[in-house]
Amino acid sequence: MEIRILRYFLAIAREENMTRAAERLHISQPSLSKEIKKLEEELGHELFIRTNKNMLLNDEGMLLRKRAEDIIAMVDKTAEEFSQLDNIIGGEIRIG
Amino acid sequence: MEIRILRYFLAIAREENMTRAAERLHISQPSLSKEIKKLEEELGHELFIRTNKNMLLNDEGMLLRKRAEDIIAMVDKTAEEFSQLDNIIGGEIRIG
DNA sequence: TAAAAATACTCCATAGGTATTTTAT
DNA sequence: ATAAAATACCTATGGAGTATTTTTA
Repeated sequence: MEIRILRYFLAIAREENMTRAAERLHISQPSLSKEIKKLEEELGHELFIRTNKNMLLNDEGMLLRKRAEDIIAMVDKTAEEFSQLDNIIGGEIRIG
Repeated sequence: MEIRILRYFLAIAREENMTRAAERLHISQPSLSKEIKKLEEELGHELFIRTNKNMLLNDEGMLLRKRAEDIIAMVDKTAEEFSQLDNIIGGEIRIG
């Protein structure tokens, strides 16, 4: 379970459509399809109900969405904390 | 910031020694060295104080250790939740 | 029958390895 | 002097692409 793949998963969950999610992520639809399949195999559960129109989260998918949102939020918050450190050195504001 | 790399980082933080951490992780010392350097570059901060005897977390490293422990705990807990799902189907125990 | 996802390949970026050098006490 | 990290260079796994087939409402 890698952060990159959880972002892929959340993109599909939001778009409810793999093709549109792939566009948003700037990767191809088949690459996204394969990564999601690998995630489902890793977890031992399908995560979506596939139709010819869209992909909807099933119960397991809804559980993962909750967890993935929390995990991604922590990762992004951590990255933001570190980028904020750049602006302050020992309590002083460094300009130029 | 990927889960795999956060596990590498925590291994060094625990061992306080990159060579031993690499052994624990079953990867080579140079590979680990490179991955950690990439992480430090990505975050824009060094994370360790290097000596010829060991690697100790600096202030930024201590911050990341806290965050990484929380993130990894959530990831592992999520994986565990999914593996528990295997054992119960609709409240019934499935055997054979 | 028409969208969307899944397969079947191909390619390349990068994770990881081995050998060696540099560093710091 | 020595134990550890960093660097240089090489290899190979798997992430990602294009073309195509399969699926399902």
